[in-house]
Amino acid sequence: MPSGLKETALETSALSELEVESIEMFIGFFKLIGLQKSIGEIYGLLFVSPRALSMEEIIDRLGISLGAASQGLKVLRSVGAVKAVYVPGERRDHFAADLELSKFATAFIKEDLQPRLDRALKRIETMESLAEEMTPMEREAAEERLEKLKHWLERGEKMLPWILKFLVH
Amino acid sequence: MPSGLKETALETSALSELEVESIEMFIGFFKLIGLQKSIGEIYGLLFVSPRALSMEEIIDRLGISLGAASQGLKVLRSVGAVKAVYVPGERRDHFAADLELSKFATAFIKEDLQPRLDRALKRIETMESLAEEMTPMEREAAEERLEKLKHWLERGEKMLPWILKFLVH
DNA sequence: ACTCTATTTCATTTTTTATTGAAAAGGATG
DNA sequence: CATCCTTTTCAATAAAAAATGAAATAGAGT
Repeated sequence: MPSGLKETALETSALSELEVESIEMFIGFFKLIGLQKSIGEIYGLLFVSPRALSMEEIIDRLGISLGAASQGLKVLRSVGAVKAVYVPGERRDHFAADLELSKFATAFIKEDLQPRLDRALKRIETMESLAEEMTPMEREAAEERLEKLKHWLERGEKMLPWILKFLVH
Repeated sequence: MPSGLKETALETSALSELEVESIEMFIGFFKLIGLQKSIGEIYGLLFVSPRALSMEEIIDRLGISLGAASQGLKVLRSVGAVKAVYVPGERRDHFAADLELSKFATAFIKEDLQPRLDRALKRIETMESLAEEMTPMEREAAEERLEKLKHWLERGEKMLPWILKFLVH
């Protein structure tokens, strides 16, 4: 069998040790920021791949479904972790890992953390006004707590831009 | 639904608006660091409670199961977010939220993030040695990537202690 | 030590989340 | 514009995670 260009058969070529290590590592990182296993697998594979891979190759090597591959790549592109690469003479899209790893963290901070802190701070205002209708004793206790929480959230908000800068260089 | 099938000591009193706000907020925060809804509920309730609550009260007010309450409180105590409080004349344990909110974040960083970064850095060493067996071209590509990742992880490792200090004050 | 009540544990059930794959849509090529 | 190959979508299914509650355990009070 010539190791030729068009190989449509589902010949699942085993993953190398290097690939397995990379995949396992990225599955872990991605889970941490709430992304599923299949997304970690795709990125892990692309990260150590010396060339861009087509979706079919990704499906074949990882043994994941068409849907998972398509959706996973969509997410990865949306956060800038993977880019589509033009390969001359190839009809299919090919995908390569973007090595600017800080992008995930940046996307996570901007899209998850920052908005969550904003919402929490709004919520605290609501809670402060709700606390006004309590008995003086309860009210004081509630206000002390809300104050502490607010202080802490504000501290977090101040920190995020700093972290972003640090990550980007 | 038949009413009054079961008569227990405490009636299910509805949650106040303040309590609902607090609970929703903490459910969100806790999910973020990988803790389940029931844990967020418990902490959210205790956070705005002017006095320590018994496990039965927590179960009753939140409508969660015995098991969830027991396990949730265990986790919350283990990360220092909740403490058992002695209430004179009461046989049951009573629980109060620890207001040092930085504790969660600290626990999360020390128990999840830090070890994860350490493991990843070890893994990269493994990967670097695996890369040595590749063809020169592939090897160079892999090494470039591993170098970048390593650099990024080291940057993260340097940052964590700083964040910890910032959180604690 | 015995009885009760409180708490923990854990096998089962429920709920939530991720994956699959067939069908639909998109798009290049002749 | 018809065909063929690729990619996306999404309802169904599978897998994973969380909650339940009965039984086991712990422990206080008598």
